[in-house]
Amino acid sequence: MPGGPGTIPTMSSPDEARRARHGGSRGPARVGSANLRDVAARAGVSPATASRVFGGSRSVHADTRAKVLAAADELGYVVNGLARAMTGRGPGTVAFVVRSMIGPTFASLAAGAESVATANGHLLLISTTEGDRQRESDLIATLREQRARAVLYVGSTESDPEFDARVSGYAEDLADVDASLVLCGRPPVVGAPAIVSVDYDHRAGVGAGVDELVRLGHTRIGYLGAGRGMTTAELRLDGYRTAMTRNRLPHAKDLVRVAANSEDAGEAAARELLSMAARPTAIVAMTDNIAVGAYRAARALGLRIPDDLSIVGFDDVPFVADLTPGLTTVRPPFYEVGVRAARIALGVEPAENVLLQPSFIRRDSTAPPAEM
Amino acid sequence: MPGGPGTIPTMSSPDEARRARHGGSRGPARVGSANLRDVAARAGVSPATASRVFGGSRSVHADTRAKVLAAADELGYVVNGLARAMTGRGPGTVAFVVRSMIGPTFASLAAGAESVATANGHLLLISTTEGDRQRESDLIATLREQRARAVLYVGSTESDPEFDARVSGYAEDLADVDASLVLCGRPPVVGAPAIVSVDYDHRAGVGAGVDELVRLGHTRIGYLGAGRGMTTAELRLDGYRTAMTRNRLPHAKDLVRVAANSEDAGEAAARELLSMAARPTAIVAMTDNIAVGAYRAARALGLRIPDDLSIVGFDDVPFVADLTPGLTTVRPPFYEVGVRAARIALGVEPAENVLLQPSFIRRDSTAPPAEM
DNA sequence: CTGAAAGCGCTTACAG
DNA sequence: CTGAAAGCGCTTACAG
Repeated sequence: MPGGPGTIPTMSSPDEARRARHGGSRGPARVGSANLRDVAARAGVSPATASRVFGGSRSVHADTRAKVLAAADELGYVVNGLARAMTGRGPGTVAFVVRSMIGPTFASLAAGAESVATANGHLLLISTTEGDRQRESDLIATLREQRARAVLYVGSTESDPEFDARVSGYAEDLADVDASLVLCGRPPVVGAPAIVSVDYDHRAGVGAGVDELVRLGHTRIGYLGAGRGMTTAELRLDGYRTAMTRNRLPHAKDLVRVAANSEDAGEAAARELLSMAARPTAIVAMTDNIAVGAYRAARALGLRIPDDLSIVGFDDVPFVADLTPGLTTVRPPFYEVGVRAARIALGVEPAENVLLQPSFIRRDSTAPPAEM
Repeated sequence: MPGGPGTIPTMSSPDEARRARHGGSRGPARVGSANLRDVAARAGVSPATASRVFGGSRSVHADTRAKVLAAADELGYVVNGLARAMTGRGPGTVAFVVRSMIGPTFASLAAGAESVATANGHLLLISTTEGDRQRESDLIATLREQRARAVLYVGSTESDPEFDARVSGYAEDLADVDASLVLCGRPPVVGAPAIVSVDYDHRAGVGAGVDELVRLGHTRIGYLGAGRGMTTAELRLDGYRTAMTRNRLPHAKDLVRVAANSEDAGEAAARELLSMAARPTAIVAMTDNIAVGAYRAARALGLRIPDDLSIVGFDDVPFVADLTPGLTTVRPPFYEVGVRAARIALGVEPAENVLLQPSFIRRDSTAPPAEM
């Protein structure tokens, strides 16, 4: 059997000649560069038949199949998924577009999305935008060209008409190439109800925190969080306001302090809030980051948690359970958001908006106010 | 201008007829389904010329270019990156293969890798193996077929000959299709020195912790961590042993307790360690997770940190700075590991093993022993 | 600067 | 079950 395994390849075989043409003079012919035609030739069958053994639906005679497989093995053949994809076969990709990978949201959400992508034979592409519009639109363009099957647009985003128009444009562009766009971790876009959103209930999460504090007897409850501009910030602040109103509690402007999502910003804002004449006895923070900032401020001001000050966070980031005291917070169903979003994007599940409920995690940073 | 923008498409145009052939009867012809030939036809040029305006290197007359661009715009043309990739152009992908996305390592490493992938015009693919061999090898096979340019094999892995053989096989298989494999966050594979590893110095990291404790006056220093089987566990344990020996300190077997990487396991192991007759005055933990378990055990046993017990962690996960007391720990350069690995995988940087140094983060969980 | 032709590697009706 | 042919959509020498 000329050219079989173990024999030294010679230039006399057509396969080798072909490979030499491609590979130039970099030593022995590369194994992986054989194509379907090479395999077919070596097995003595047509490319069509060879193709059928690697993925064709119709049946191939067992002997033929064996010959082809043997030839493929000898040649180190690896089917070219790129070529295959051109005819609509092969794994498609689902893309995960996110502002940044750092943060509590990302890993769980991505893990959820990946699990369904994999289960459906797709690969997961992850790209960050860093909030850069140009980069974002370049990315969408690339994803269109690569014929991604679905794109998950993840996380809090700007809450303004410009954004809505932009994302609507993405959805249309993507639809042109039969790709779907689903929002996850942010609410539906006003004016583009056709774009599905898989989100969790930010408002209800914050509301649960307020309700718990009210139940404990607090009446002066402050809020720390970012202001307008991003969906998450607005929804959570709105959750606070709505809950305060529902509980017939005052929420004067000075009870709400703006803090970006970081420990330092949280600490600074908490210091202000706690320096008020009639300081609040409890704080609801937009995020655990900010809540931890509030812990620092309380410590700096000699306030004990929860005796002098109750604090509620949001996100249930790892380790906040081990703070002293353990942080009472709200846990969003990140993994589940990723799962549902991917399922919808892939058409496994009907394309309807989903609003998942977070869980309220009661720990030791909340207690009745000292005055009681 | 027949068929121009704004006019209703009719079946009389060849483009439309063609599209109807494809799209069947689902309403108006889809915009994105035009191909290069359609664009060329509409612009009155050859496909070759049209191709040149979208990516060809050679110059095209401005007027011609404008005509082609206009036609493309009218037809909603989106170049097919899959077809383009077949001829070697278009963005390649770099794949990130990891056991799980959950954990401190993942996000930063991925972010680092993504930044260089993007900078080099590549897309980042992320897949988890969940430690499943079958899934892992299926994944490598898929990546070969998709002609990934590089794969980053991330994180701690089994430290046995079977693994080494397996990963060597992957490297060879990948090399067949001109893809590189680089290990990151784990040491080189014995017996396969050609596979590049980008890692950080686990041993030195743990050693720094031990040295600090010795400097503070501790002599009975315990260690909590997983045992044999995974590279990270072995390296960190070895770092402890080496440092103890270097400092001429005893490290009898009972000072080393096995704990899986979780808070619960850490707590259980710490309880054992602290129940010894001559209990250690300090603990070095393989990870922050385990260190936090030790915090719990200390609290449960009424031991004050750092007065009665010093603790050093590893990983510098978010929020351990805000524990009470703040955790002294070791910070690995995760982002940098991702960056360097991707650079090497993409050939931007020479293919040599890299061993980055972690930083020692001194906080408040370490102090001289009470006995002093 | 532009076009005709061949090619990239695979798949899929259409005939046998 | 198998093959010849046409096709997927793009690119690239090779000529002009």
